Amino acid sequence: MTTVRRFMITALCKAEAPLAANDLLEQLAKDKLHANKTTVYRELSFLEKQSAIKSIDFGDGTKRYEVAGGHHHHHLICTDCGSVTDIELKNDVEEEGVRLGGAHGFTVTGHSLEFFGTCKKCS
Amino acid sequence: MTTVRRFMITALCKAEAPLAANDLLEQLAKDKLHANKTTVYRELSFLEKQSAIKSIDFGDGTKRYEVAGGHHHHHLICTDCGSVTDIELKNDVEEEGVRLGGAHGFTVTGHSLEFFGTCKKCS
DNA sequence: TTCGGTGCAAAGCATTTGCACTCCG
DNA sequence: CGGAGTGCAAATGCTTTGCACCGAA
Repeated sequence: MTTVRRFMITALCKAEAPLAANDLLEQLAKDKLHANKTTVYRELSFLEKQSAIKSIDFGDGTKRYEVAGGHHHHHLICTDCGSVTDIELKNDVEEEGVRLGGAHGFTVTGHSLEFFGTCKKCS
Repeated sequence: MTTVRRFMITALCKAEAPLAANDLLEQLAKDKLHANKTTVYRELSFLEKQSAIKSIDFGDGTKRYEVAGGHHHHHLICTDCGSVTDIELKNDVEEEGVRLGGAHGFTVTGHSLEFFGTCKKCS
């Protein structure tokens, strides 16, 4: 457990929304830890491989990350201001995917589900 | 309606899986239409703005497109070979998003839902 | 002539890679 | 020593932009 790694995990834990590599870089800089972007990218892929974090795609060409292990949830993403709100669905989406996939001989190992729209402030 | 636009729409209609800009370029080339990639990108964003097509994100940093207007469906994406299978969920995911979003003052206008896993051939 | 569609080259941005250095067991 | 962690610069890949041209209304 190196300094950069510890700070990155801390930042990801404290974050209210998933963080991009750049967000992390800035966050670390605020904590007086001027890491290199290469290091951040490498740590991110390392941590993802360890399943310590998971990546989320908002469809804007930038990967974001949040700590794994919390309750499985999804996001309300404001297409105006980019704010993110966590929500928890009652329906087990993955369960239905597994079932439908099975009918095609497909083994579902994960899914991504994000909602887009306009948040309270922006509407 | 220009030649490139018509060919692009045709290609997207015939495609079994969502196409990336590059796929379209190659497809057009097969049809002896050597368009410029800039043109393809511009057409794609134009068509998306007109809601003739919609973009889908497989989380690999490349946007893919399919014709809009068909039944609303989702995808089984093989993380091994990249093959794509369409599936239709019984649960109305968007409906639940709209309801949950509403509780936060959030207006849901769309969602993305993709399943990842291993297809029949690759497993 | 005007404007949409087009092509080409260059820029932009997120991410990855090559290589060298350092630190520590 | 030897390997993990790091930094820097350059490369990569997808996408966008700037600018010029061309052809139809």
